[in-house]
Amino acid sequence: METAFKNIAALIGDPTRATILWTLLDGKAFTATELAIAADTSPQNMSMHLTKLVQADLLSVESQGRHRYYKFSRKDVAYAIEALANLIPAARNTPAVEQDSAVKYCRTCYDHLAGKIGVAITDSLISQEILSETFDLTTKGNKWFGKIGIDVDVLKQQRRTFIRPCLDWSERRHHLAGAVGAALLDMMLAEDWLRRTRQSRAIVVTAEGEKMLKKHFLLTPSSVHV
Amino acid sequence: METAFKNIAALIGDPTRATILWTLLDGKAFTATELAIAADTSPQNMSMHLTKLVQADLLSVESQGRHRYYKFSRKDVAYAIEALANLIPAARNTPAVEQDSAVKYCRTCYDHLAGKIGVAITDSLISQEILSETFDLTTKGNKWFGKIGIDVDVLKQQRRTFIRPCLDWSERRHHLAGAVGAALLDMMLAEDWLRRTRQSRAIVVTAEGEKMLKKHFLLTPSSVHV
DNA sequence: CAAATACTTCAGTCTACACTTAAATATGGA
DNA sequence: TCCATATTTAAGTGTAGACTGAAGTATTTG
Repeated sequence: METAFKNIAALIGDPTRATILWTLLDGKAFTATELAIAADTSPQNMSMHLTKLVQADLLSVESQGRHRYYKFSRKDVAYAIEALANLIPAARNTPAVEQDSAVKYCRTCYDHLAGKIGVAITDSLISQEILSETFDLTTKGNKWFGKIGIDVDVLKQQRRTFIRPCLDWSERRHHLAGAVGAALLDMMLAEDWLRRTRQSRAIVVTAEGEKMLKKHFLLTPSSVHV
Repeated sequence: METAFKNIAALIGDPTRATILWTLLDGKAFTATELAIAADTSPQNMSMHLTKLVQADLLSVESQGRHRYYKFSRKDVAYAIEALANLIPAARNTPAVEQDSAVKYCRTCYDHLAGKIGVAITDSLISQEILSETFDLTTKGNKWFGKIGIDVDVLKQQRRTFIRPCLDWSERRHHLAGAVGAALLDMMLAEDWLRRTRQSRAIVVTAEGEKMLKKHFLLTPSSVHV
């Protein structure tokens, strides 16, 4: 079993493969070519790496015409990558000028909203007593989610974890994950409060989104630094 | 940030370093020489690897005389390694003769009891309604822990997570972790129900332990296969 | 149907970095 | 004080496996 562990570790340890996994944290499926561009390598090389990851059952492929879409084969993989990302050493001496990209402030973490905005929204949910300190949904919270169009009873039926806290690697604070976290992100994207950007995990807030974030979560633009 | 992730991944990806981390999952501190033996390499080489892991703040060292004790620098590291271990492909076709070592049945996972016995104990706690299905301690459970000599109120004061479920890589089932899980293991070792083995993560059940496991968790030797 | 795109396969090459040999430093014990 | 043990440091070597170039297989498009 120790050998199996070494194999998994070696698989994740290669820089190119690490980049693949990092990119896929987005939660979307990517084609081989997209991943080759993201990892700045040749298609042949990417193909070789993807084959290895699929063989180890870390990724799964789905063919659609001449494209092959790669994604995590199971949630556990995303969780493990998240756990690794949490080991990134905390920013040492914050530079005078904030150099971090938008990703730090607003990005997705597998299938839910992370980054500064994810943490801010989660804080707001707790202070509004929609969530308890222990990440349980309150009676008040049940009603609140219904009002914004998310049927929590349906989410409870799902096999996946209903609510779980996810520790963010940049903010080092918990934010909302699980079925509820994913549903919240889906809603925000569907309602066009947020929009995905093309090649990155960054998310942008629309004008409408800014209004709605203020209304529902009492967030001002400055409080999320977008 | 992506670069930082690659660095972490590369650090964990080397077979020798993976073995170090795997060994340390035990929760104990090891000397450089012990780790060199465990990883089947030279002391010089081990020294080089340990230096890298300490520099990346994955491990911390404590000097005691001419020995240097290495352990995880923070809990997050152990959690990440656990998450990785969960990616080990599930046993495909179980061989006719069970080849797995005792480790599979009874071992520690960072600082709490995992393996078949860890899962069995957790199941028992839930069926006895000491824990709820959602891993919350019940009123009944509060009393129960007091009776076996564990003061849960003291544990609640600790900064670490009070109770958390940990997914076991061999059993693929949740078992008890967090402060309560660690306290339970400590108690069992202190009362000599269980004993650590010399060079491995395996744990053996003493004669006394067998009696007590039966008494408190309704576990028969066959139900834990020890 | 030919041409373009998406992706894979199979050789051969090349280099990062784990490992070795050798020697130095520090602590403990007789 | 001298020797054994624990560990680190330094310099040189060897190789696993990532990458490249060339060619092959699907699929779509015009």
